[in-house]
Amino acid sequence: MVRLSVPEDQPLAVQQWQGLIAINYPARKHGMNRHITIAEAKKLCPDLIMQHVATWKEGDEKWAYHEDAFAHIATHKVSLDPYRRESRRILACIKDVLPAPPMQKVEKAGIDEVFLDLSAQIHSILLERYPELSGPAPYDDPTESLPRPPTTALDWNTDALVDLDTAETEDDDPDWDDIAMLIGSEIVRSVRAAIRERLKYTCSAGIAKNKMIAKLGSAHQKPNQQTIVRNRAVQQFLGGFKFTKIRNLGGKLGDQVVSTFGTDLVKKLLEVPLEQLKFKLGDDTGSWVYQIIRGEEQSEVNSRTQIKSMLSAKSFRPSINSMEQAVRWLRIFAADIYSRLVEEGVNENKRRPKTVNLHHRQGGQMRSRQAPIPSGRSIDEILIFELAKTLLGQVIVEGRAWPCANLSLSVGGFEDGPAGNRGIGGFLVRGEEAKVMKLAACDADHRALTGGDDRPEKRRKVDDGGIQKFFAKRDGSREERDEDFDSDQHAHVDADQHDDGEGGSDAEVYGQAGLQGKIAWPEERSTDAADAHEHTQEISDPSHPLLVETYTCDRCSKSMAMSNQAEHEDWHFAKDLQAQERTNATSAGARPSSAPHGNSELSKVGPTRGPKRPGGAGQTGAPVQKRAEKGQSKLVFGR
DNA sequence: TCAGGTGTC
DNA sequence: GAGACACCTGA
Repeated sequence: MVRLSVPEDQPLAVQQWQGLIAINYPARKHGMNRHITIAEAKKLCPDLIMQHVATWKEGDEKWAYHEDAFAHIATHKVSLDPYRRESRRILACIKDVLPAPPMQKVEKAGIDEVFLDLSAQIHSILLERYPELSGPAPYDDPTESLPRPPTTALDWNTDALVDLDTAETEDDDPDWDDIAMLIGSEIVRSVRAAIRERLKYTCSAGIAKNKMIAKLGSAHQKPNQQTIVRNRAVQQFLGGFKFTKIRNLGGKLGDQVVSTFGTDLVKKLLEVPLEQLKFKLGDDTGSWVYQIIRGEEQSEVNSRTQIKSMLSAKSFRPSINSMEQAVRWLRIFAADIYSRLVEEGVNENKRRPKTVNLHHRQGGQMRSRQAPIPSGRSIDEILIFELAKTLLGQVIVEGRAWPCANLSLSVGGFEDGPAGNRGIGGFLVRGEEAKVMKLAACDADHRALTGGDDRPEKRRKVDDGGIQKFFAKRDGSREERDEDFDSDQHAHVDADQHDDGEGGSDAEVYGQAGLQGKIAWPEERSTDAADAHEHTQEISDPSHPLLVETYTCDRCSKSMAMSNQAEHEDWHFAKDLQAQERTNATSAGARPSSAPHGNSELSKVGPTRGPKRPGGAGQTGAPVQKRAEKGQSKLVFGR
């Protein structure tokens, strides 16, 4: 809708071959969902615009919106690039609105979804607004209760507020958890407003104490709305769901639970004792299910916005039957992946994949082969293509290769380029690296201009059968003492473009508004030195410099734990990129493909992983990762 | 690391 | 269903 500038009330759907992959809200009003054919859709709504997704045509240098793409399923391949690009712009916008890392925690949860951990930001706003929380504690006793919140009525603005649990009433005065959620919702509203104003997209959000509830909340009221699930409302909210709607219970595990206990309702499953769950599902999975349906979940918002693998795939209808046909598709895959690698910055040595993977399906049989990408030489489309051909050869010699119903090529194991090796190193090294990067960029540009690789060992073959060298355009506790302040502020933002039945086209922000840990008087920190140390990596408060090796950003002079350096620099990178996009938009001048952006590597120096769960039955690994891993952002009130 | 699989969007 | 992703496990 944004791309085509269609009116907001115009029914529109995105078509992919004979199916519809996204349906906007005006179209949903006509009773459409994703599972209907395009003929049925047109019948339901003659006014419907059905826009086919962009496709790559064999031999073309770039994907495009082809008039009659749906008629060319045999020769075209879908390109989701436009959506990836918009996804990046939206992510950059969100990062722009939020304070700099390490305060900022954003997890890309899908092409149109993010989780935000707003704990740190909410914490600092709380201290600003309620200086009485800064302590010291009465009588110097950190176990003393916090003061009651001064406010008696909170203004929830236009947010959808989930009803409170039965034991609670709206007449009860708000507690600190409520206030944390309120602040979270203010932040989320500003994020959504920025996305709307700058990029024209609506989205919906959920604000709650953890990712699971925030995500459920984000889908609760759509489009273009946000839902707050206060801690006091969690039981009430969750009780009304089928547990198969809960993340990780939508698949086989969920089915297993349904058939084991004969219900798909949270309410019913709540009656099953822990021991029963553990007995029937295994200790780990059983405990996980027990916790999750009670609204308990501690998975972290993983500060991750970069992709880890890249895949180009095609299902063949009808199947293909020869090496020659398959190779033609490998060319397209290689071109697709290479162009995306260029956008990822391979030519600037920013990030680089380590492996190539080929998947092949024949009948019900899936097979795959992978190979390392030779290090130390630059990656180009030919290299990817040649590796892919080798892998295909390996699959074929095993026999039973035809008829082939599906083929996919992917690259993965992304590694940071030289600029990513940011350990103890200072800025001097970076200066050198900057030079190297610049040289690499020049080299890439030179190659682009001269139309080929000028190193003898990598000379382009004379005629490669249609692949053109190209460079893609760069485009809490209540007042009770010592109680857990169990309100990690998480937000989930989701594009208003979901199609799971009721959902419409609007993205989602899962706003986890959570302060996991305790709300307590500042002195508590010193009474728990060992614990504090354990969490030093998480502490964003610069008042803890002695506990951890610090890094001071040379661009904004902000100090932080060394472990947060990489992420912080990424944030600057995102800012730069955005600024550059703005200037690109205003001055229409063409630009070389490799404008320097300064440093930006994502070396994962995140919190140390918790202990791995011991072996266990090969259950869907899902709950494993969900299991509480210590190292949560423990926020201690104070200073 | 490799091959296979699950879950989700 | 199709095209992506992330993450897990056993060998």
